[in-house]
Amino acid sequence: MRINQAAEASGLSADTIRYYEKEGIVPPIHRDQSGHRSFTQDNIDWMIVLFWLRKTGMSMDVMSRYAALVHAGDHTIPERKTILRRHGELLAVRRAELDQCDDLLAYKLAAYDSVEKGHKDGNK
Amino acid sequence: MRINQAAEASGLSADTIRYYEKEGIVPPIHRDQSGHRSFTQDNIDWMIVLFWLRKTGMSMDVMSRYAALVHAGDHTIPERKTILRRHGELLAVRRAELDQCDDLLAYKLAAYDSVEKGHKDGNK
DNA sequence: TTGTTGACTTAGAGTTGCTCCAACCCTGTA
DNA sequence: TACAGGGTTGGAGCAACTCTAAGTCAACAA
Repeated sequence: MRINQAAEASGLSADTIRYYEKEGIVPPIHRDQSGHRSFTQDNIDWMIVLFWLRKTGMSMDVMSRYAALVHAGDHTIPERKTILRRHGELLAVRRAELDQCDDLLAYKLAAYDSVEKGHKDGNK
Repeated sequence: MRINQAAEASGLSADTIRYYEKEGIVPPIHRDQSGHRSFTQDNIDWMIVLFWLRKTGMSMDVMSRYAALVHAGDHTIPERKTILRRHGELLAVRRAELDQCDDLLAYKLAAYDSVEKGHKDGNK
């Protein structure tokens, strides 16, 4: 599979895939006879994981660490689990932030409605 | 109120406040006789709004537009409402992403558990 | 065979949204 | 009077992309 299809399949952009490979977060991808990257299903599966971790706010640093652990073998599974569980906690924090912002939006929209209805005390 | 207290009160950092003022997202803040910024409660309230919008992924561009509309007066309320409602839709998308990632984490953690219990087919 | 299209390659510059730093200025207390 | 503890500015640095330029290669049309 070539880079544009891999991008399509993983959610990452082709540029981002090249960048991640350079950074070592994606392993070195096999090249075909003309020098083009050729992705395996395993490569795609890994990039899908990276896509979701990154999209939900895991830093490159932590992803690098996680990638190194995956590369190092099964004995690193306990630390990998710690990383994933910690990321789960981050997701909970993010969800709480979204809820807070929802409340704020509701409040502002209601205030705008009341200004539109002619009350003079809607906030900015 | 001086900049560090304003930072504390709004959630933004002092650096970010100065940056937002330079960008025009925060209005020019009144200075005291020694040249230090002196924030009003209105300034703080506005920065709290910016804090939550930015934290949940509104771009600087959209925040600038929103700030300009607020500055322009009540007749811009319909467009302001559109911006806020659109941001609400973004929050829903973000929430769905968090859910997806939660599912992925659960799947990976279960796979790691099964590798640890000696099954050889846990995924990477 | 030659020409063109289109997908790929690399190195490197540009972008967003901060974050940090150096060098400096006030003000209040010891 | 010294100095600690705020604040000021301009500008450099940073994370994580994103885009551009210049070039390569395979395939297909004329």
